[in-house]
Amino acid sequence: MSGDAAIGLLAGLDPEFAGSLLEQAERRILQADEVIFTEGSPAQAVHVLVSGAARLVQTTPDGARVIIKHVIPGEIFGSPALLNGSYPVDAVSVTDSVELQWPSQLIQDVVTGHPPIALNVIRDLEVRLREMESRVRDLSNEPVEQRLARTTLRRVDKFGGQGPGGGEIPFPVSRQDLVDLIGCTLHTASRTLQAWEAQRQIRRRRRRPVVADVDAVAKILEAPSPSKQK
Amino acid sequence: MSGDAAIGLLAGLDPEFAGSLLEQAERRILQADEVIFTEGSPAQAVHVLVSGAARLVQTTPDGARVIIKHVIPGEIFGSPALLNGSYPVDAVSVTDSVELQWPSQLIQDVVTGHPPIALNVIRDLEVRLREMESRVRDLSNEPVEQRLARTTLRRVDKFGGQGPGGGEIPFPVSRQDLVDLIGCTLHTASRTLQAWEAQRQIRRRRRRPVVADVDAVAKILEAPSPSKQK
DNA sequence: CGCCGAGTTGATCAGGCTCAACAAATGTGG
DNA sequence: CCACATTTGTTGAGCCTGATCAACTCGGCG
Repeated sequence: MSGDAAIGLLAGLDPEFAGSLLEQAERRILQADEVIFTEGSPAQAVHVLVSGAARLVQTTPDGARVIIKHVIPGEIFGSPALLNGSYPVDAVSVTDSVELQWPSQLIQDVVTGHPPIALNVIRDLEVRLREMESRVRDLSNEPVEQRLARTTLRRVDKFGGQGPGGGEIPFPVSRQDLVDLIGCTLHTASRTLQAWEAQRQIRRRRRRPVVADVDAVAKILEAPSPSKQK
Repeated sequence: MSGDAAIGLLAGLDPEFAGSLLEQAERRILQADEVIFTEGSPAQAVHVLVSGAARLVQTTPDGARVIIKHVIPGEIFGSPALLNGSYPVDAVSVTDSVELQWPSQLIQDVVTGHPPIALNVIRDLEVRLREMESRVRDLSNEPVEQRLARTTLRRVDKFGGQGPGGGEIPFPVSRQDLVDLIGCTLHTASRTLQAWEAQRQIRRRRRRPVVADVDAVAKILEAPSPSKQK
């Protein structure tokens, strides 16, 4: 176990100042599946995850869910608090977690007074934008099987560590979660994953997906519908 | 014809200071379909569109295109220049246009020295993030017909004015453009739009889509696949 | 006037959704 | 600790939306 992850929001700051900000933050301990904030409510604070994991989820009028993002330690969420906006998603802890909160007013003053922090926010938003652009690309062009492979691999190498038996996603990801990430039905996802498990390409350990054969799964991404090759 | 659109990047600034920034910008006149910058090249400047329209496009390895965003007067693009990143998209003018550029170094200094500008950037990125989240939602849940209706209506009321015969998108949008926005084939899009034209719900004027019967098109969004109703 | 890009239209096919059960895992109370 | 309930996941059959394959039309331009 390493120490807490570096906090992106405070990257590159004078350590002393960063320390004082940390002291001003409200610390909150969360069990698994606790609601941190809900879509539509006024954004009261900027949040940073210290440990554990969380997901940002939207629910459509007709009941379908979309996971916008998984949050891991060090990452910001709830940035609309900087603009007196509303939270655009539900935030829910995935495992037992710890988060920090800075109330809107405070963090607005801090950001206004310290440009490097503003740039850290901008950096985070740019990265998230790239990520969403990538998802739009994939949803537009790739079949379910490839989207599944991509999403799984992405999570392994962004969040996961290389264990003995392959790469493991360090928090629980249910079939339904995958469905909410790639936009398909539970049935299709289940069938596909089941096939991969049968071929020992993936496994599960305590609700956590484990990619046993990274290369095999990666190869799925290179076998597109034969036509599109232009 | 009204004057130039308000520039989001400079919103809320002391007019005098805004003026001096405008003077420091490089002005560039563009014909239709000129390349402003290309995906992958180092971001050398933050851009603002003054008049006309532009599109931000990505091309996937297998040749498919995705339109990430249409840019209209007043909007920023190329913000990765703030972080010494690379442009993540191609930017191309859609019509004859005028844009302003601030070189990376200059704009970085300005942003660092003037927090309100940083907040304007953050605001813009948040809005774009919401937009992309919305597209992921739609791609995940809606059939082509609804995505088509939604995209068209969105463009009419974000970019368009109410003309005599309905809402018109103020720049050319080809079938292929629509395809690149919603992720389907030219064939499917063509068929659907053709049907709407036959019913006089939409029209075209000089390559620009015109929604003749906004209500009729809006109604398409409310008729989901009967099941999903939860 | 023939070419070329953009768009239309028809016929066919299949990926993935719907409908329908069932099975396994997890939780709950007695 | 077991019986039962509930949630989560698996599997089969059939259908439909939208992709693919294939031609053809139209408008603009050299």
